[in-house]
Amino acid sequence: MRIATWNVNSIRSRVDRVEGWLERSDCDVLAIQETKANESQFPMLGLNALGYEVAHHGLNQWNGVAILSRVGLADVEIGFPDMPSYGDPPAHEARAIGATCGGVRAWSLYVPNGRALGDPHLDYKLDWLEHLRRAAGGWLSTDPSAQIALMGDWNIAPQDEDVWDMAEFAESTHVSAPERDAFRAIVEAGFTDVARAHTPGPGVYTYWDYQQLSFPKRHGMRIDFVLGSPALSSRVKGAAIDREERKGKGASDHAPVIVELADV
DNA sequence: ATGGTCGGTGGCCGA
Repeated sequence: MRIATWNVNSIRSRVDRVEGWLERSDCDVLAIQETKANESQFPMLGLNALGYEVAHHGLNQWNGVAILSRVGLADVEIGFPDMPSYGDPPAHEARAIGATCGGVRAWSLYVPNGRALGDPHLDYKLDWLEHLRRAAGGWLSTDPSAQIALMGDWNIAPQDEDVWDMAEFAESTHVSAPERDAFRAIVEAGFTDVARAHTPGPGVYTYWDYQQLSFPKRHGMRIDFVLGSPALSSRVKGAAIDREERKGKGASDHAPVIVELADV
């Protein structure tokens, strides 16, 4: 079984790329983020024709998360318990969707960006992550053998080698101590970054800004992760970051992260 | 040559 996560940066502008990638990559479950579509705008039919069921949560042009699965898709859940909101009215809230696919509890997560040190959006990001930790820790306490994959764009670079130049990030989000602490707390709750051992750095990234020729200059960040529960992590046979998908016209600014699971 | 992008939207903002 093969599962993956990909921030597609608009499903409507990227649907040909996503369908082409699914046809090539033999992926059973794909968590996507930043669909930038509401429910009626989501291009469902082509994905269904490829054999994928889709669960999507999108409100407007901001954010939006979905799970595509060809191994069943049941018990869809929008958000996690006590997921905090931000803004009045909250305009950016389509950030988490969960479903059970082929025995795996798959989550597609779009962690708040945080915007800048000192910005209230960073407080919201940290609060959101704390609530995610509580929820995910609770799921493991309830069922320590649960196969859970927390997949998505975490908007955190947990290690110095996860950005091309730490000096460039001295006054930036994504690398700050509170953000890294929040990520580590979820790891300490029992979840493992399962792709890292199979895609060792430095210089291994999942995101490259569209600006300033970041991709050809290899100015990237590793911010997309699959965090596996113990039972899921023990099934991991391999992982890859599909850097090729970042190339060429019409690419998302993120690359897919793929994790290969042993049969049970 | 010291700048160079996308997306969705609506006449800029977010990443």
